Amino acid sequence: MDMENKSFDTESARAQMRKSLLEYCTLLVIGQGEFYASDILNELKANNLIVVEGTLYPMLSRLKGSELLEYTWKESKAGPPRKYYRLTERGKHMLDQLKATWLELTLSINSLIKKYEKNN
Amino acid sequence: MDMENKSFDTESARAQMRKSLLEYCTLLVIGQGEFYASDILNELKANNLIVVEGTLYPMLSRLKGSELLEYTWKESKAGPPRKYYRLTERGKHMLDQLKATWLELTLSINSLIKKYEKNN
DNA sequence: CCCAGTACCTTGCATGAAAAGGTAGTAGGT
DNA sequence: ACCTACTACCTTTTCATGCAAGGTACTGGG
Repeated sequence: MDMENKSFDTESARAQMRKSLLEYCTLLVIGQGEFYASDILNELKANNLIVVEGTLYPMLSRLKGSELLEYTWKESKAGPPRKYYRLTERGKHMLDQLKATWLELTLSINSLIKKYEKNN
Repeated sequence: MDMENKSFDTESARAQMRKSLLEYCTLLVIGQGEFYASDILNELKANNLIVVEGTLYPMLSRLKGSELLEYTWKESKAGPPRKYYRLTERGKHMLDQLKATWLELTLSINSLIKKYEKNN
């Protein structure tokens, strides 16, 4: 293609918009029960959130290090054992906080969108 | 305080959630007309989006470099001249794209929130 | 003629997303 | 017994970017 060849192209902008919400979404997914990395990856992708292994594993380690997640090793029927993650109490608390922030953020941005549309 | 002394504390998580939406919000603000840096800073702060000069100036340069913004120098009554920014056609197009992405993202996350609440 | 106020910008650091590469367990074929 | 394919976990390296701090320059008032 000939357009969108600048550094700030549509796709990278779309991707970037989703970036910092990844931690929140990961906690939301895990909050539904017990999941291992591939499950989480699939759930996020099913929700149009692009993630790759190289992003997810360090993130899970970070969240575990902050005591928001814990895991249990479980045998697999086909392949190596898996780490099944779930939320800690601390993680549930954080999720509540993040939800509140998300709602505020949604209000702010929707209000900006309305203002913008009035002027166009 | 005694709690929240881990690396992943509530405030930094809240701040981080807002981070990657800054470019979008900046475009939304400028889309309303012509603004210079302090205007933009105030508008964003009024909408609960924390920004500082050291973030905004490089971002404006980046957006201008990607031809999403353009500016005009205007005299000020009290102080040095100001750069008044406005959207280019390309910028308006990008804003439409970002709005679509934002709406999709909102749907995805709200659906995840509902799923989470069913399980808790 | 200095100083306070405003406006623009740069430098340096820390964080974190992503690509690529690495280790190891299991299963199935020969 | 060995090789290959598949799956799962993790690390290393690179790059982008948010932010604190510091720097330059124009204006007007005392």
